[in-house]
Amino acid sequence: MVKLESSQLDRTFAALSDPTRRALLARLEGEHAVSVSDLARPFAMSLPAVMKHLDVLSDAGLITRTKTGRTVSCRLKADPMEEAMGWLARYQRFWTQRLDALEAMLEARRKAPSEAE
Amino acid sequence: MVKLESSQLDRTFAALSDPTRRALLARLEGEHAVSVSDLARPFAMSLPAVMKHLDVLSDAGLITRTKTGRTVSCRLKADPMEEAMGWLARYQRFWTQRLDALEAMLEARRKAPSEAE
DNA sequence: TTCCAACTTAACCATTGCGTTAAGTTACCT
DNA sequence: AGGTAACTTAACGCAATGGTTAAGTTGGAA
Repeated sequence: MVKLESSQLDRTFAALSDPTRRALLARLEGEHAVSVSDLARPFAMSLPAVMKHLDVLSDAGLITRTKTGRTVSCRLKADPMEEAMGWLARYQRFWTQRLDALEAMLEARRKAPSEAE
Repeated sequence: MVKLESSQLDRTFAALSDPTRRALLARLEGEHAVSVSDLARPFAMSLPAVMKHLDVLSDAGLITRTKTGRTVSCRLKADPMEEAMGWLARYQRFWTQRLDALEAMLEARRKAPSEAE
């Protein structure tokens, strides 16, 4: 019972499920290109541990790594997130409808100061 | 080295990383309330296996289960996805420059309701 | 050429994840 | 009361995840 392949969506969501990896992505969002050591420095874990996280992010296509000399530059490649967001978008009505309803209620309340509360 | 807690975002993304669970959510998106057996029927896996997936979805707050008699009704509770989508939205500029891209995407999706995964 | 810095790889370990089968509950129907 | 349907729980197997330490490689500086 071996898992041979997992879809892009699987890998994207799985990659995003770890806070360390989300922090790495957040860092790369602000800084465009960061070396592996610089990425690892803020974390209270070993360099190999961070490397594994970077591997996961690479496999999910969320970062690219380019080696120049002995340092490796990582940069964000957010494209797979688009698919993830597209998947989520389908469910948006389940919370926006509620927000719309709330907004409408507030609006009504504002116009007709009420007996409620 | 014990994992004490995981954030809501962790649990949401982890729950979404499995195709079976995404299919379950997709089913619940269309059907509002479905019994455990009905949910399990289409899948080529045992009922306990599906139950575990439902447990994960419950823990992530993505479904609720209410027992009436001997049957358990599951229904979608998409709220946690809002946070996930909010997290992803930050990276949107990396795949498109247009500010209303999401809206366009949603519009397209609304017009062409798509296949479940 | 020698040394150190920046990774990388390997080996290991504990926990979690995802499936199984088998047995146990509980509620409805005759 | 007995049987079956609808879960639920338990016990297991195996792969993947997320961390460790230790050793290996390779490029730049002295």
